[in-house]
Amino acid sequence: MITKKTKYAFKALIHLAGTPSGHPVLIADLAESENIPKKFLEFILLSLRKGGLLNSRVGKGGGYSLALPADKISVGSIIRILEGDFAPVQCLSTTNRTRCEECKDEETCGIRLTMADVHAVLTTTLGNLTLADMIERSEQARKKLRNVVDYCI
Amino acid sequence: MITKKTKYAFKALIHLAGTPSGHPVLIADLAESENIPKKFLEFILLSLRKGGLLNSRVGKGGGYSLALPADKISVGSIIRILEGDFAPVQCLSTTNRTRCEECKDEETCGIRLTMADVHAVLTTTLGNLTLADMIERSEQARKKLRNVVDYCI
DNA sequence: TTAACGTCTATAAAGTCTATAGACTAACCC
DNA sequence: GGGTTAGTCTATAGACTTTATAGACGTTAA
Repeated sequence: MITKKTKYAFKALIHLAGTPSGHPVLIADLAESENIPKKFLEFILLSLRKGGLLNSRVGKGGGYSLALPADKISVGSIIRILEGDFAPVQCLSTTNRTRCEECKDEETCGIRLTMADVHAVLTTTLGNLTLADMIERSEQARKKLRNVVDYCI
Repeated sequence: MITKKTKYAFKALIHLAGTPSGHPVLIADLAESENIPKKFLEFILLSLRKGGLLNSRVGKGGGYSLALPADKISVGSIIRILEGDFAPVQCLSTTNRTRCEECKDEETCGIRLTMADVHAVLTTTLGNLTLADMIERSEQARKKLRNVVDYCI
């Protein structure tokens, strides 16, 4: 289950993707329009910037904007920045890899060997989905709904 | 990331799968041989029993045993019993489905629409992997290691 | 009827997630 | 260069979840 922090990040990124580039968005504006606690959002945006997904400009006329086009920002990279990783078990993590404390033999651990499959599938799926997909799917759903409404009228 | 509770469950189930059927295993023995806090394990085994994966017998000569053959126990069902679900977002949960608090429009939510893919992939993967797979992979890894060792000698 | 064994409720300890406060630094504009 | 705008950073508090323990109770076999 992804955390609220990550969901806030998705919302913020989707919002930023929808604003013309070169027009940085203020934390305060983003917080208000997406209903995210401002101070919490500050921290989230900072993480995303450090992760290379956002650019920021300090001072008047400053704010945040995407560092990459939306179709180059994978859902996986967003999750990795905010949750650290999405490995099902610690010993499979690519970023924080450590032993699973109490796993006697990592090499023959059935849990690990099985979860490796899950991890691989997740990595592929989350790596292929992008911010642009998120936006596109949302728009298509909106369009579909509108058509249904039109049809009803 | 699966919790310790679920990992303990995997270990316990693997252990139970390795004992001849009709021979119930004591919580205390299981706790000791798998290095799991006994009282915590009690609760885990109880959950697994209520989830239909284990049989138990109370009283002298009692204990726990698998309620199904190992190849009929999916990894997904184990996780579902202990973690409630593996949906990436609340609104996609099959067991505890509720709105995502603050999601204005579920039907056009890009996060939900995208995560639905992830959920589907996870459901398939975790549904196809079984306790028997876990055991088999562990054994194969052990065999492989032994061969390498033999070869070295 | 007694010893073996699982069941259940309550609760404590530790860790993580969510949120907030406030001081600080950088950039812009006059 | 001084005021204003805006992001940066550190610390910390509250709520919730995970992990673990204690103890009383119910059930079964011999």
